[in-house]
Amino acid sequence: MNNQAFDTPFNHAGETMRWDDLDQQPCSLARTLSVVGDRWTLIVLRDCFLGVRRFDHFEERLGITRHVLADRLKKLVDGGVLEKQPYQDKPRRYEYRLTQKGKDLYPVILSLVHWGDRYMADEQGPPIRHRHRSCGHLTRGVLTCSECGEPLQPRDVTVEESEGWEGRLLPLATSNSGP
Amino acid sequence: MNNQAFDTPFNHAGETMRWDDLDQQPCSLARTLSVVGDRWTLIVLRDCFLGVRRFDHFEERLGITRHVLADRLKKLVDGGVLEKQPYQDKPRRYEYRLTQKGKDLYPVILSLVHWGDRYMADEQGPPIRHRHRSCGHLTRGVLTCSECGEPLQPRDVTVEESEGWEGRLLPLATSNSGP
DNA sequence: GTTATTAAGTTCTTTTATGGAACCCTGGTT
DNA sequence: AACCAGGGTTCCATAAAAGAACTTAATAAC
Repeated sequence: MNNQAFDTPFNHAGETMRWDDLDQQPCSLARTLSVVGDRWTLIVLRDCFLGVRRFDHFEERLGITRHVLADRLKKLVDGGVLEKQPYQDKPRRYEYRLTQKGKDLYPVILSLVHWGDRYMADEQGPPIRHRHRSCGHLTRGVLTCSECGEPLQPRDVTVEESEGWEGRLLPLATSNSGP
Repeated sequence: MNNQAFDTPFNHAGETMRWDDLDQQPCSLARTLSVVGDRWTLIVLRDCFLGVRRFDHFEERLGITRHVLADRLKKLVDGGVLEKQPYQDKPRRYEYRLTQKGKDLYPVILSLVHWGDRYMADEQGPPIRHRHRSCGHLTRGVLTCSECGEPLQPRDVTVEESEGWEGRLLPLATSNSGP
């Protein structure tokens, strides 16, 4: 078969990809996942958006091992998503706060939550509801086009390779169509 | 300190959480992650949205081991996100296609991609651009309120516990505020 | 002035998941 | 008969996570 588009698009030489290489991939999704694509990381971020800031609060709420929590917080700080700020001296203690870069992950978190509300809720319904302060209604997030404001459906969006990547990122047969 | 809200909100008895329990958590985000929260799963889904459907195409594009790929595809099928459909007999072969449940993950994928476009791109800029067919413009997704249509900012959204969960899901001090 | 407590980690050992390679099965091609 | 294509499964070595105990620095309680 024609193997052109599947030759070496993302991996370097037919080798399997290492997680450390993820931020080198020519794909924004892979690069994002190199920062937040870990199982625990998004749950830690959920609590950040709920206002949790301290090591022991994360630990108690999440049921995460201290070992892994320390590691994930460090990676989020290294990735610029959280920042450590001292909240007392003697002894010096730090809390973790979302940076702007971190706050900009809000659409990701909210999209995940709303998908879960829709598909994973039990008889009791979703455990948490969101209210939009400015309009006063219970709300869910709708992903809309930045240009025309209409909701974005996968079928309405075509993908194009930027200069320098022509013919190397997208599968051949269905290059321009959604699922 | 007052430990009331941090007592046993998500974990059952102070134990750390197992990944198998994730879909039992009273949190839509955790439940969503029980289906798509794996490192590889979202990358597999990215390719699904680009039109990739077959085992060997996933393998070649992703640089994933066959072992793990088979496992992830099976979990996505079990989770109702993908479905296996025969595309030939003699020998019988199957391809993997997004279900509606899977297609509804589009906002998640697109949000992740746009965050990466913004924060993880190198000098070359984002490798892939999205064009909105109906309006013709290059687009990015904007998360807006389902009720009033305004963009949703974390600070504008308050969270409320549904009936039955009062006082058990949210941290105390900052129950109603964003980050 | 020992002993305990709080907050934030680190270190250790055991279990689980992943990476890497080889092998299996069905049917068609050379 | 040997080889290829497509879609897996089995096996073993290594990497990551769970689980528990130990560390540090300061404050509070007996």
